[in-house]
Amino acid sequence: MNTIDWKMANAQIIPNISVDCVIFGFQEAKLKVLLIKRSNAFMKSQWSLPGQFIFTYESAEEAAIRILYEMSGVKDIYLDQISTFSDVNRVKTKRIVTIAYMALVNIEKHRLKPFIKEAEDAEWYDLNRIPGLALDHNEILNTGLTKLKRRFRFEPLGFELLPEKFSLRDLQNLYESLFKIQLDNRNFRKKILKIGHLTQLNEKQTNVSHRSASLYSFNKEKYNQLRKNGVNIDLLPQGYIY
Amino acid sequence: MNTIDWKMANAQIIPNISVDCVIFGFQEAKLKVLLIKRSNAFMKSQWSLPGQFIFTYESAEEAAIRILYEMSGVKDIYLDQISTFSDVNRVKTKRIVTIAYMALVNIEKHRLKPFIKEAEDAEWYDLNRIPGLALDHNEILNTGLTKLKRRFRFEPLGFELLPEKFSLRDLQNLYESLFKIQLDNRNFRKKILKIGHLTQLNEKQTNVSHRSASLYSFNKEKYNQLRKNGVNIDLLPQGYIY
DNA sequence: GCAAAAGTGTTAACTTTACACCCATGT
DNA sequence: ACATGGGTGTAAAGTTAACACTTTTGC
Repeated sequence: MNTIDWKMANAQIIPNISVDCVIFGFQEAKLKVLLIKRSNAFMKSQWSLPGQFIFTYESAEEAAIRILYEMSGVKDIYLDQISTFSDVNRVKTKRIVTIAYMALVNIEKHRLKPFIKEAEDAEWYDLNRIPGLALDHNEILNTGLTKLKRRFRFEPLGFELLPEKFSLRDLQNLYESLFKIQLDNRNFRKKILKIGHLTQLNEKQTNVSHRSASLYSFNKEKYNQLRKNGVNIDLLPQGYIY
Repeated sequence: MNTIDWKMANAQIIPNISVDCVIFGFQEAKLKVLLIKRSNAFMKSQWSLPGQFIFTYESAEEAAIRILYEMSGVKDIYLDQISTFSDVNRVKTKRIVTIAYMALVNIEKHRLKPFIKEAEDAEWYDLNRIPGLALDHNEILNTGLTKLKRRFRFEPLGFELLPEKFSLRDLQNLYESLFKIQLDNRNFRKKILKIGHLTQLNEKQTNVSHRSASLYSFNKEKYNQLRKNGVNIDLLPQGYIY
C-alpha cells in the first residue's frame, strides 16, 4: 500500500471547508468556463463550478489540483487562488467556507474525460451565456473573471489558454474576448512582439481559405526572466475602462 | 437582550477556521505593521499578527472587522482579503485554515487602545525590522505586503494611511517607503495632482523650521468617480523592478 | 479572379524623464 | 543670515494612437 493509497483509504474530509475551481479555457475565439451538472444529492442537477470538500491530509491548493484532475482530467496547469467565500448563509443547510481557485487550461491539449466523477454532465460555457449556478457560484465566477482580467492586464498569460502553436490573431482574439474590446491589429502585434516572450516558428496555418498565418510559440525561459525583472506591458489602450 | 448580546452569549467558535490581520500604518515617514505579543497559552509571548477564530454567526470579513476593533480599537477602515493559508502543518497541534486580511489605518486618527485584549503588548513595527513571528505569520505578512504594492501601483490609496490633512511630501514618502525607491519630487507632484483626487487646502504646516508645506485632503467623491471609470496611473518610473 | 484574413510603416499627439534653482519659515 | 526642506518649468526622448493598402491562400 503506497502513500497515496493509504491516504485514500483513510481519507477524511473536513466537513466545513471546500474548494471550488473556476476553470477558464479558450475555444472558437471565445473565452469559456467549465461547468458541471451535479449528480449527487447535494446540488442535484444544478450547474455549478467543480468543487469538493478538502481532505485532512491536503492543503487547499493540493485539493484544487486533485479536484481539477478528478473532475476534468487536467494536470500541470496554471492555478491561482481567487478568494475565500464565507458568508454565513452561502449554503443554506450548513456552514461551509469555500476557497476558490482559478485555473487556465488549453482546451485542445487537455481534452475533457468523457466521464466525469460526480457529474451528470460537463460543458464549456461561453462567458456571455452563463446559466444560474448553485449556491454563490455565479459570484465566485465573477470574482474570478475580475481577477483574471487584472492578471492579464500586466502579465502576458495568453499562452496558458492557447495551444502550443498559435497565431498572433488567436492571441488578439483572446484579449478581445476577455476585455470585450476591439484592438488595432498593427499596434497589438507591435506591443506583443516587443515583450519578447514569443518565438516565431517556421510553420504556418494550413487549410485556411485565405493567407495562412505564421505560428508562434511561447518562450518559457524568456518569460520567466522577464517576470523576474518585472514585466509591465499593458496591451490595452490607455483610456480603457474596466 | 439585543441581537449582539444574544450573539455574544451564544457565541461559538468554528475551531478550524481563523482570521489574521495585517494592519498597515504609516508613521515617521515609514510604513509600519501592527504586531501583538500574545498573552494566551497558545503562542504565549510570541509576536504575531492579530487574529482569532471566527464565530458561527459571522463571515470571515465580519470576523476581521470585529478583530480589528477588539484588538486595536480601529473601526471603519480599508479592508481587503489577502489570501487563505491552509498548509496541513501550518499549525503543529491541529489543522487550522486561516483567512488573511489586510487593513490600512491612519495611525494618528485611530490611536491604539492602551490595553489590548489577549495581548501582553502591541507595537507598530517598521517593515524593515520585523521579528520572527508565530506560525506562518511572516509568510502571511509578506504576501500582504506584495498585495499592498500591487494595489498601490494602480490605485491612489495613499490617503488611507495618512491623516486627513497631509502634504505632498508625506504622500511621496509613503511611496518611497513602500517601494524602497527614490522619486523625483517634481515628476511625482505632477503625476499625483493630475489624477485629480486631491484637494489643496487653504492651510499650511506650522512649526516647521523651513518653508511650510501646503496641506491637501482627499476628495472621496472624485476618487469614486475615477474608480468607476478605471484609474490607471502608475506613479512609479517605467523601468521600476518589483 | 475573387473572397477572406494576414501582414506591414509612418506620423502626430502625448507622456515620461532628467535636471537645478529660488522660496518661505524658524532659529 | 543661515539651514532646511518646499515648490516650480522645460526640453529631449520615448511611447502610443490613428490610420489603409498589399499579400497570400483556397476555392
